Amino acid sequence: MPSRTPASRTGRPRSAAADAAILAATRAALVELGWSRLTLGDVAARAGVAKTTLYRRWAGKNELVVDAVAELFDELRLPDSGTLAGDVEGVVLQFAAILARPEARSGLMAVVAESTRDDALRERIRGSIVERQKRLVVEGRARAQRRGELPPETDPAESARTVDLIFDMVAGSVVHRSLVSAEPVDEEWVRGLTRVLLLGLAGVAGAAGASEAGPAGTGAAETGEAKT
Amino acid sequence: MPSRTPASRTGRPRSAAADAAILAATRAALVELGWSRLTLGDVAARAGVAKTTLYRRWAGKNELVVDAVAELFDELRLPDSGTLAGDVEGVVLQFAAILARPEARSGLMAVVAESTRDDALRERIRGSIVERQKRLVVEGRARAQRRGELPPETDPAESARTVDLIFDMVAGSVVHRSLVSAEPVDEEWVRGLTRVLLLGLAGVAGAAGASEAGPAGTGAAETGEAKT
Amino acid sequence: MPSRTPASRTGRPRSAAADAAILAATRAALVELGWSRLTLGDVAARAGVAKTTLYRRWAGKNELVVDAVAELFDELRLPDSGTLAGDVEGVVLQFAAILARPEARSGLMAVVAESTRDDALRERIRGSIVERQKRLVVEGRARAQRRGELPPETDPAESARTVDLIFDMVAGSVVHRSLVSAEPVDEEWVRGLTRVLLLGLAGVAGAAGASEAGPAGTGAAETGEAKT
Amino acid sequence: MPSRTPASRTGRPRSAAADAAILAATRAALVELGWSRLTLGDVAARAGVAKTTLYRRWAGKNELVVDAVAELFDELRLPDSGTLAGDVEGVVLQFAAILARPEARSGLMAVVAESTRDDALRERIRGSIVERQKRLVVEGRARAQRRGELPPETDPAESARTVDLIFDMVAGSVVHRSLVSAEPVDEEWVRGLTRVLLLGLAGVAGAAGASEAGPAGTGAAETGEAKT
DNA sequence: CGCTAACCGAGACGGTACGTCTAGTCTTGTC
DNA sequence: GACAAGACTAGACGTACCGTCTCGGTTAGCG
Repeated sequence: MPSRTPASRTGRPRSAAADAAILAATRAALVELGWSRLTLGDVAARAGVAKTTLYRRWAGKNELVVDAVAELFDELRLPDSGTLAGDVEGVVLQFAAILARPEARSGLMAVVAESTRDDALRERIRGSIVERQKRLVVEGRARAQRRGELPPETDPAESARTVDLIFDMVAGSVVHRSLVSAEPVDEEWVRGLTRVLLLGLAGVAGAAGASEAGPAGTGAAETGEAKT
Repeated sequence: MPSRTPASRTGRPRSAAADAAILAATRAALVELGWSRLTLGDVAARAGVAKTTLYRRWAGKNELVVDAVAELFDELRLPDSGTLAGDVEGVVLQFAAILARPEARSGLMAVVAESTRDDALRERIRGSIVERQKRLVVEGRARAQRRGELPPETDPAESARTVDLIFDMVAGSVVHRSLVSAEPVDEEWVRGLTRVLLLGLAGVAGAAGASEAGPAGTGAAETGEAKT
Repeated sequence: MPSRTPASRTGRPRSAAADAAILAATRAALVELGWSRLTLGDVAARAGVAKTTLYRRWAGKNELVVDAVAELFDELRLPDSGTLAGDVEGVVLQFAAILARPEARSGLMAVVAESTRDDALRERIRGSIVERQKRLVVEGRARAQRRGELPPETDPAESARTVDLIFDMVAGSVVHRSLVSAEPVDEEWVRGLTRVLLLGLAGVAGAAGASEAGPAGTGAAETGEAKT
Repeated sequence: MPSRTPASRTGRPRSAAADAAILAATRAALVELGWSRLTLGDVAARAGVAKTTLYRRWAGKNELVVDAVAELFDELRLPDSGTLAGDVEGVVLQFAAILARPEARSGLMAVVAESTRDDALRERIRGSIVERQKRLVVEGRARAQRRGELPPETDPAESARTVDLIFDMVAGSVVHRSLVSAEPVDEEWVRGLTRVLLLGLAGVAGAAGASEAGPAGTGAAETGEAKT
């Protein structure tokens, strides 16, 4: 996962244990100090590792924090509640729970902020965090389609656009509620978000279907009812 | 706007011109250097002002940047396109245009990140930026109600919750699209966002009305049709 | 005495006390640690001063040590023993006493070594130490001339060459005996050195005088006898 | 010549070529970088040798540099010019030529400086460099005695003292002239040095003879005249 | 109109962290 | 077991800013 990897054949190999210790130490430092007061010297000391070892593997604070935070989001699991709404609500609550942890709160926004001026960093974030978690949207939709809650895909490009839109809306809304508005992401709020989102998507699907094939109002109504 | 104001009566008054120069210099520095490389010493030099003058008025970098960025969002105006969807699309595009400016990109996420560990800073952000722009949602809804696109409010608490939800969804989605996904917030995407949002809200209003009081399906249908 | 002197008019003036504290701390560190283990961070800590203050005034370790050591040699005084040989022996013993102090031993040779690759440093050493102490040779000779132990100067260029030669011979011999041979510079050794030196110079003066102008053998003989 | 030699019987024998390569690489590094910027890692890389190989043979930078520099002084040869003065002048010029080479300039004073705080290092320097070259003084005196320029030795202790004094005076003067005063050690200066030195010694010998055996002024005069 | 309090610029101050470098040791696999 | 390669701990390096302070000097407004 570290960024600097000449990966030579000879010489002493890099300690695998050091990597884990460093990322754990980074998260611990994020909890205690937050991003801006976190220093690489401190992380090295916590991990019981020399600063040089750290710089040998990561280019700097940003890259290190991305990796440390990315691991947190790999805990996300798509629950199987039996309905699309339940699945969405479940995964949103998990997401909110991660965002409530200080190591994620402090680090995530900070690296996003830095990424506005560092293309390589933005790509690292996209690769390690964003694209990695879109699996949840894709899998959730596929499951709903198997259940018959959603119609099968027809246009692949449109399908990808929709995944992106849903991801931006869900992730963006939860992040904004949690970090900017600083209001609790509780079950009630999640239910409200999910309802608007699924009703809206059903309406769009219905309208699209209508403009293409037939009576859409019905489809939208049915979908709406299924979720309520 | 500065934070430190003993506001004495006697003595030489603070230079009013310095404030504007400092905020402008801050934005210029954000453009050139980004948040993390911006230093107060540099801002002071750009503004032709001593560092002490700066510290006399702001507690630190975060507070200064909040003020500098907040001014940007005061440019937002609710357009009067004749339909709710048009108004929403218009304001979202303006918002995206501001987020595309480097002084906003660099600064906004950074202070949000800092605010996760600094309650006073978060309140400052909410007061200077977030709550200040909720006016757009409130005014937009009122206008839509006058047009008959939306039913009048009944429950004030529910009304406030809805404003918050919409604001989190709109702001969050646009920020995520623009800064995290790093994809363009163009007219097509905005149209998609707006459609999901308004259809979803119409569905909720319809369902809520139906389950509570009476014939709301009409309103929902009308709104849905208005956007299509 | 520090090397970096922008010497501006405005702003907070430099602390005069800091200079003395830093030079004293440097000598203390030389005593305890020697030159190679002396660090500027340690000196700063000893002096109760920030590292930056130190770097603001001296370009580096070498310049600092030159200044710290140079002060030691300003203690040298030309004794007035009544004879040239006595004066020479007295000042050589003082010189040896300074070279016996660890702050001088450690520092002096080290900066000379560094100066072999740094012309500015060599000039600093010459200005602060070498040329500064040539006063002893000049004054000693003048005094001997007033006593009639030495003939008055005729050729100024030759006179300067002789001062340089004597200085190189005296300083070089004592340094070599003390630091390289690591043998004691005691009265017996100093007497031997002085005798060779003064007899040699008398011989040269005698030969030169004889071959150039006139009855100089007398002067040489007198000088030789005065010392025996 | 290396210092660490357990000299075991079994296992792969040490590469003999490595030693020479390392010492040559050390001198090359001294020329390019000087003592303070010379690093053992760099020496190892230049010699095409691993750092461990280097540490296996020398305790550290100081010991390595002493060995590398000592080899330079083994080039010194006592010329046979027919007179004592000529021999002295010849060897002093050779000595000065070595001191003019950057690998000697940089290294010699530095290890002397270090030796002021490291007895083992000082002994290493004395054994490898100082005592080793006293052969020149001893041999030169013997040759002069065979020629009749100098009287034979009577007191062995006094004889040793005189060798040491001459060595300190010659080596010290030349080093001081060359490295501290940074003036050229040219033929003119060497002639001046030699004249003072030999006249002085002759005077001392004469005086000593006088106090022991008879009229010394004569001896001094004769010796002085012989050299002029 | 002069006092005086607070302002202003400049820049030195004690600190902290940076990212790099070197010393010397340790761990591989090869010869 | 010596060797090349290179990762390891430890800690100094010189730089850049931090936020505070000390200057000398300016500028209102009150008395």
